[in-house]
Parts: sequence; structure tokens; C-alpha cells
Amino acid sequence: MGRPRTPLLDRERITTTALQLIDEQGDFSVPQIARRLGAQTGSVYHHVDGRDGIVELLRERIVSAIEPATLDLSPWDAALAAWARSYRAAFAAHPKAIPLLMTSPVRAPRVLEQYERAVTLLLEAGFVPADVMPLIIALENLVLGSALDLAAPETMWELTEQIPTPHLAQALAAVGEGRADRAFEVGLAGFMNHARALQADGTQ
Amino acid sequence: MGRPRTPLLDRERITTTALQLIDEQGDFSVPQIARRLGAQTGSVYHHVDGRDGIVELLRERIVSAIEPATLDLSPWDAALAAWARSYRAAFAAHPKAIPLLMTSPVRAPRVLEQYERAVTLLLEAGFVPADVMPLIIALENLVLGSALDLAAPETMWELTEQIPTPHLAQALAAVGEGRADRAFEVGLAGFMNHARALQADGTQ
DNA sequence: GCGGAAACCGAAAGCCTTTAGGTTTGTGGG
DNA sequence: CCCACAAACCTAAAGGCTTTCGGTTTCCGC
Repeated sequence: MGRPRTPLLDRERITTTALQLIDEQGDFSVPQIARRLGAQTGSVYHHVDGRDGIVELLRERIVSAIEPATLDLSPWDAALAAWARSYRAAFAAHPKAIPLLMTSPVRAPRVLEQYERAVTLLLEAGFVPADVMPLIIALENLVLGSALDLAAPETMWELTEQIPTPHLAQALAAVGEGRADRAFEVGLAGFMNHARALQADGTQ
Repeated sequence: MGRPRTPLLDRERITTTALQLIDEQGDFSVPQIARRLGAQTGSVYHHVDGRDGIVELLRERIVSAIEPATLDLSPWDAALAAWARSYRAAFAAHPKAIPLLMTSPVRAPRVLEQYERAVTLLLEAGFVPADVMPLIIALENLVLGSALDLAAPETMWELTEQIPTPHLAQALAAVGEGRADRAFEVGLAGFMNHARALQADGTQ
């Protein structure tokens, strides 16, 4: 038994395996990870700060796909919209992980830096400081709400014949594929128009 | 031991106890419910379809607070905005329950009826069928994203001194109390403006 | 070469979900 | 009235999960 000649576990492999499990079945457990990597359950705890620690690693892994360079775009509204799309895309790549990540706060330095830059962007664009966080949080609501929609089963609404919903059925049929993407773009367009209007009011 | 003279358990009490536990500690378990009601764990399963069944009861309990009469308001945009606020308020009453309810689809007849009426409302207002679902889903994204924000800890962003975030700290300080509510109103205003513009384009 | 750190195993405590069979109480049909 | 059956609860147990702890082997710096 004892220490193996070549290591079986490390944070990288643990994270990757957890993400695989989540993509496959929507959840993970420490014993499952250990089995896939050929180790015993307890051994995982030598590399990771418990199950919550693995969730934290997953969060960092997933948000690392957000493209910080989007915030360098000009003008500010193009930057903000591109950042929102990149933010959403990062979560959309692993929709089933979203419920696990939604509860605990943002701690990843990489993401905090991006929020800092987004705030700076809006301040430089002429927004009043008190208006900035509501805007950013509203955008975040949109992104996360949409990401959640991606995590939901194909049909978020289970239509039954017991409750007649003819117009809902018609509207669902009319939108067809990519309803989640179209809804996000509608919400984003509404948000960006509103933000531009606010900025025009403030800087006129 | 056998059957007690006055029943200890029923769906109503199980649901209420589960909701209490969630409000207190953010989660619940079947043994915890049984203990609070003075019964054994296994007995709960005679009334409820497992843990998932309890979650389903919780969903119905919580969404029953959405006020259907909001959709009777006139004009259509006032109705939609009031419905969105009522929708969000229903979840905001039990923010810690939100992560439990976000995964599975909407099955509650009471809510499906309201979606049907919302679709009808937009169709009667002159929206093209293909535009209706994106709008409603975008609104839902806003509502659920904002509800999630309510479920998060007080500070969604954990600022540390290791990563300097002066502008973020300033913006957070400037918004003060009720940042979640203000963000929701900003997002809703943007959405409603966009919807009104779309409707004006379509019916002109 | 040797001592400590690193990596893993084995085992266990304590929680959870769910099922199965046994016991008592209520109830409706004969 | 009584008796069979359904309802409500209990006891017990299987199997999974999270986490901790002590033991064993291997690696690495000095």
C-alpha cells in the first residue's frame, strides 16, 4: 500500500474528474472521484479542502473561461455587452455545474479583478457612483438567470393536457430552437438600451 | 407503538416544517423533519414521495404566493411589471429555498396557468408569436437571477486586501442598503422599455 | 544515509435516503 | 356487533455520503 511511485491524485485531476462527473450526471461525490482515479476516498482529502474545496476549484476552473480582454473594447457599451456574453458562455459550457456554484460568493481573484475593471469602465463612462452597482448587479442577474435557464431541462415548462395552455404551446412552437439564446439577447438588448439612456442623461 | 390516536404527520405539516428548516439553516433533511414532528424518519415516507416529493411541495407552497390578479391589470406593460414583482417577491420571502427550486421544471398548474395568461396578454398587445417566448423567458431570467442574488450571502463579493479593488469598494459603498432591490428595478425598467419599443414597432 | 514530508490505505463515526415488515388504531360492509 | 382491511406509525436495516485519524510506503533535502 503506502505511497505510490507515480502520484494518482492532484488538484488538477480532481477538478477535471469532478467536472466530468457533473457534465455526465449533474453532480459529483468524493468517493466517485476517488474511484475514477483509482484511489481511496480518504486520499482525496490530502489534496483538497473537503467537498466545498472541490466546488471552489470548479468555480475557478469555470470562471477562468471568462475573457477579460472583452472589457478592453471601446466604447464602454460594446465592452460591457461582450463581457456579459463571455460571462454567460463560460457558465453555458457546463450548465449542470451552475446550481453548485450559485450559492457561495465570488472569491476568485480573477473574477474580482474583472468586476473592478467593469466598475472602472462605467465610472469613466460618466455614470454616478451610486448607479454603478445596480447596473452591474442587474447585468449579473441577467447572466446568471440565463445560465440557470441553460441548466434546466430542455423544456422548462412541462405542459400537460390537464391544464390547457394553447397560447403557451403556440408561443413555444413559434420560437423553436435556441430559445435560451434569443431570450438572453432580448434581455441584454433591453439592458444595454437602458444603460445607454442613463449615461446620456448623466453626461449631457 | 403502532398507530397514534391523533396523527402526527400530514403533507401540510411536513411542508411547513421543511420550510422552517430551510429558513433557519438553508437546507432540510427527512430525519430533521421527523424529529421536529415527534415521529420516526421512515414514517414521513408514508405521506410524501421521498425527499424530492417534499421539494415539490415546497415549490407549490412558495409559488402559490404569486398573485395571479396582477395579470389582469391594464395596460399590458403594467400587468407584466406587476407580475414580475409579485413573482420575485414570492421567492424573496424564502431566499434560502431558491437553490433547491431552481433545477427542476415548472410543473405547478397554478404557475403554468399564469404563464398561459402572460402569453395571451402579449399576443393581445400585438406581439408577434415568435417574439413572445423570448420576452417572457428574458423576464423570467431577470426574476430568477435577482432571486438568486437574494439567496446569496450579504456580500456577494468578498473583498480582500490582497486584490486591490478600490472602485468596486467605492461603488458598493455608494449603493448602500437595498442593492438587490435597486438592481432588480433597474433591470426591470430596461426590460419594460425594450418591450414597449418592440410593441410600438410591431403595431405601428 | 537519514529524517521528515508527502501520498496513499484502512477503518471508523455519524449523517443521510430509502425500503421492508411488524404493530396498533380507525372504519365500512355484512 | 364484528371482522377484514386500510391508515399511521415504529423498528430495523442496507447502502451511500462526508470527514477524520493512524499506519505504511516512498520521495527528497541535507
